[in-house]
Amino acid sequence: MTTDGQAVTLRQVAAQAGVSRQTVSNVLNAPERVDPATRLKVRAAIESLGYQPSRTARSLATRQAGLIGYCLARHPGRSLFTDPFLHALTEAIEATGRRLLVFTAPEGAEGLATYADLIAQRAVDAFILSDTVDGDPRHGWLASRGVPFASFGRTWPEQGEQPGRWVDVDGAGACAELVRGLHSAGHDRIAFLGWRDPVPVGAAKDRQRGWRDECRRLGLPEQAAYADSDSMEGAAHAAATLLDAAQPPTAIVAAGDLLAVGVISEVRRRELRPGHDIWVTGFDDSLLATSVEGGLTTVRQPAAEITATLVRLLDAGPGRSGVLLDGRIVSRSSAPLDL
Amino acid sequence: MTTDGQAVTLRQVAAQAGVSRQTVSNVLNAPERVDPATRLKVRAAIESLGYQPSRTARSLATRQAGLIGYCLARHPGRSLFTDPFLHALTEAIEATGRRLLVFTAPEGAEGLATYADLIAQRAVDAFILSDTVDGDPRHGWLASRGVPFASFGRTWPEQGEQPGRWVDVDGAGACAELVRGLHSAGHDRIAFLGWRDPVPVGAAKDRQRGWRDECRRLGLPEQAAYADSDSMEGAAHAAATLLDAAQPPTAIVAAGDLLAVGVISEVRRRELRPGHDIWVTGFDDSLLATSVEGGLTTVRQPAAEITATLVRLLDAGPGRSGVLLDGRIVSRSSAPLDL
DNA sequence: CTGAAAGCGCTTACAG
DNA sequence: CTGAAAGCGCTTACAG
Repeated sequence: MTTDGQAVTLRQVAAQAGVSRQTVSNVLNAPERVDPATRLKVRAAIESLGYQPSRTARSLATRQAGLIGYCLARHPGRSLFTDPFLHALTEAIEATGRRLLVFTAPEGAEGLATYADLIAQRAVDAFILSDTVDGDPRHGWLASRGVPFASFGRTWPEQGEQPGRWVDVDGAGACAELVRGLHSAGHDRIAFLGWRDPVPVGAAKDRQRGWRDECRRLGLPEQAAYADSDSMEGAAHAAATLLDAAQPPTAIVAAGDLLAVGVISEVRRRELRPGHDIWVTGFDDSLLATSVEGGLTTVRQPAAEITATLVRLLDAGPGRSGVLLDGRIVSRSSAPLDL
Repeated sequence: MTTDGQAVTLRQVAAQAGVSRQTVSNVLNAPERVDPATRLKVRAAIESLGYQPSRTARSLATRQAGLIGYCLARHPGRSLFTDPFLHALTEAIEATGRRLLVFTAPEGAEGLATYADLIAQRAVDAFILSDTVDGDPRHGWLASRGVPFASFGRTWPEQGEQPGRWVDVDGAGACAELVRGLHSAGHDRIAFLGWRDPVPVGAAKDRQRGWRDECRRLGLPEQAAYADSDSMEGAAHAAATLLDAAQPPTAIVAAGDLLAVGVISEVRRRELRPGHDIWVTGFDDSLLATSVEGGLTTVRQPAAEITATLVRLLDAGPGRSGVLLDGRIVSRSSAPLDL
């Protein structure tokens, strides 16, 4: 734009370069078709005028909004991964020349109306879904309408396959690896600390399943406790019941970082040393993980890889597929694992 | 859209209603101009076809993108307020019929190029700025180009006024109120715990200023300590130096919730009881505040009010103005204040 | 290789 | 109150 706020248009570039408007359009969209000499001439004009095509005009002509829709979760702060995920997603989408439109919507089937509006207004070309829940209605709804989307997270369908394409982190695998690592380090009472089911959160169950299966495989006891809320306090109470047992665990695998920090506080209150007397692990590698003394051993979700995959799936066309990515265990002093 | 993915257009609505296209446009944009009878007829057609105007076509005609740009902070997770803020902002903007486009940009003056692109492409009508830093270059740059924007946060200009319109939370006022409340409750050694300056963060200094001024006014000593990092561990170490003093404080005002939680952990480690032996306060009312046992007394930033103001300022036209909003003290057991 | 034509789906004055 | 006209700023076949 010029300093007076007037936007530069194709027409002005064409005039300055002494060519027609579609020649300018061609150097932008199909440069190989235009003579190198005029190409240079046009590029010079574009440069000198600081021209950039209008997104709206281009969108109208191409019938592509150039925008991907992403619904912000209803409970901000529910997951500490939300923020890094959104950041990585924005960058991944920008890398393909599109941009991210965020919106809010009611939970459940009611929220579908917002998706419908966005589609009807042709405000977005596709959606990225996250914060998926068991039996999430969005996937089937979008798929049946032929709207492109990619999902971070599974819908854990009771039966049949999940509609559309998804990518997720293998929580079960990561927790199993944690158990193996703890066992190799000499632990044989490895407890799990999760959330008490308010809502069915598939990821939480998945993590627990990984822990449980590996304990069974190794012939270890299955001690578990559940926090009443997603809080340090809830986790501390749950950890207390574990530690008060006749045969208390020597390691606790928590389903999330916040829970793990709560466990650590309870461990410390008992004058026990995390990473020595009791080993503690979390999940997410959130800002809390580097916040506790010595750091928290946790599972990092590969944000860049997740979002790059998501963007790739967006353009994969209709169909069903799933990608399971490995979480990476980050060892810190709360559970000094040898990796 | 119809089930086959074909979008409904104005033309189809006009045909079905038996009127011209601009009559349809009129019932949408200037209903008072059209006869009630035909208005009904058109509305019925719109309803039955599930018509919604194309955002792009409308944008091209009105020269309004209908989109507001918002740059995601470079360091996700830096502030626990990011997530609630973004959520509230999205809702506030949607309430005015527009939507939010999020983007990423390099820090500092280099990031201006991204803003310039968005403007040149006419991808957004205006910007919301947050995560402002001392001497933030964006405000002056946008103002000088006549690009509408509103800022959450001040740029703390050394001299002169801040360009454009801003809203901020009165951190100094909230901390002064905290000091008054603690003093009324009988405390006369009220320490401050902040961050050791890595980058100049105006808000942090503002909070400290409020604490300091009020301590002076009340004739209280000014004890302060600083965490080396924004972590519980850093805060715990800083708190230790405070508590090891010959005249240790009986209350600690921390500049953020994460710091406060670190203070609490240090307090507990010393077998002291938060809210009894030592009172502790935080700032942000983040998810951590309800996460520690008994809860953390903290200052809530009024997200809905902030974002509603931001949206209002966006449409206030060029000029300079500032709105300072009060933070609300939320009293919990870490510092059971009488409010 | 280049340009005249048509069109994307709306809105905005402006006649009737 | 209603409709014919022009235009928003691009792109996409399609002649030349």
